[in-house]
Amino acid sequence: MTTRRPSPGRPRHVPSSSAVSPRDQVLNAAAELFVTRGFAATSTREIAERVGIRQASLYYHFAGKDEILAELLQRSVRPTVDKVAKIEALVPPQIHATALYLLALIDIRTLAEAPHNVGILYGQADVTNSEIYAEFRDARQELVATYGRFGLQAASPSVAADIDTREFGEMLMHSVEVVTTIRNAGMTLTAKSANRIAAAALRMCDVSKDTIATAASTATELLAEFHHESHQRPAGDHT
Amino acid sequence: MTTRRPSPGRPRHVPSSSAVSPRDQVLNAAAELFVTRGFAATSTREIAERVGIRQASLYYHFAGKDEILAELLQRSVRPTVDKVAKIEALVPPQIHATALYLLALIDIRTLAEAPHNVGILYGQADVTNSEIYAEFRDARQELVATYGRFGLQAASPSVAADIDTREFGEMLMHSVEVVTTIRNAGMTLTAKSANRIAAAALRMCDVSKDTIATAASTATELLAEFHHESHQRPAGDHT
DNA sequence: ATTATCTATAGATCTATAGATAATGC
DNA sequence: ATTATCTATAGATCTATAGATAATGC
Repeated sequence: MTTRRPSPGRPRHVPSSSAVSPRDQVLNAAAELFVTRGFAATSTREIAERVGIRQASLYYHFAGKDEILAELLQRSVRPTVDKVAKIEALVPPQIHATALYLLALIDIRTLAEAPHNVGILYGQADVTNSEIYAEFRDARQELVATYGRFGLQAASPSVAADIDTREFGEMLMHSVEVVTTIRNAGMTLTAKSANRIAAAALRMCDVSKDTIATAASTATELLAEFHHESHQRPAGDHT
Repeated sequence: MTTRRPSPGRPRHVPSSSAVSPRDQVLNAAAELFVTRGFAATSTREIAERVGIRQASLYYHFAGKDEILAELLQRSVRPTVDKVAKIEALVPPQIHATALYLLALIDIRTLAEAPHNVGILYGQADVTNSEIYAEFRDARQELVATYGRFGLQAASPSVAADIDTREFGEMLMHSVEVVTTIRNAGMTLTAKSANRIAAAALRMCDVSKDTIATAASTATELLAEFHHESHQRPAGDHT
């Protein structure tokens, strides 16, 4: 069934049975290992072994281990960041609660559906420091700012009066990232669960029960507009 | 001024200028390195260097790197877990909101005041798996259960009806652990900020504004009862 | 000619053990 | 005698580079 189309390059010592590009095979193998064992604890040899190539062959696709992680991180935030403008365009400007709910749902889904729970890598100390991940950190900061902005606008006056965008953004985004913990604990993440998390974020803003209900149903409708395609799409796939 | 009292054992190649036990010196140095560089990325040599002893001398105090991390993790949750019974004794049984607020404040303070932001190590993948950290994971699970229990009892009927203890516990505890992110981002954690985080946790339970205000002032009073002593106390210090 | 792999390996680690040694304590 | 260190090192990694090789594509 997996009759491989012949391809250029010296054959692998273990023939590939996968249709995805070698680069993505590496990314997938690395993601699983980084998530289960940790970045520093994963050797390039282990990654290569999973892919079915020799350790040195990795360096044809990536300049180093760092670069593999950098790309994985990018792929886990970029989709959500890219959708922020569309959210703002779709949601009527007064209804900030809906915007926040929708943002949360999209973020939750991206984190939940990513192969191998890449979200837990955010906390890895390695990531916080090295220059290589600056682009990822910038994207994440943008997301924090968006959460903060949406949250402050949706919040009741008494809540909004007391806190700045940055701190509130961190609080909201962090509370959404609980998906990662839940996934890691082996609990299944249902759609209901995703909605509970999003609703909890709105309650943090002191949004009323009724407004939350409205936001939930509107956001769920709008969610269909966000085809989940941009995520983990192999480079060069223009289908 | 730091005239060292003579002590048994061969002298260090760099004489210690610290009064704390060698074991705690190792723990402190390791904590800083684990937090800034990551566990796997930190070598025993680096730890020893900071302490001012040779790499091999670490093994007189700890059986291995793992054991150092295990103890650091323990020290970061044990204080809070140990206080749960006292919280339940001090807070009148009907006032669950206050109990949750107090739990959150204590947890936040423990995470905020620990030297070197050890909380970020919770997410490190290494920790999730290895058997050595089982004791830590158990303690943390107990804390999750407590958050869930306090939260469910404090929650409005409509919120409580919809979610189970475990998931709610993860959500509440995770939202409190934002301290870790805030600390890591270099933002200072003020007492006001701690209260904002605790209040947000109560809002997640749909607790009314008035009840939150009462819980906040009662919990702040009660907080004085919890001398922060058990944390990072050097072993054998019975002062 | 180009592409994607392979083999071989240098050089730099890193952890943990064995056994010596220099203090204090009795 | 006990304690807390030291020196030396075995053995096991691990990353990245150099250069060869086996396919396809033209």
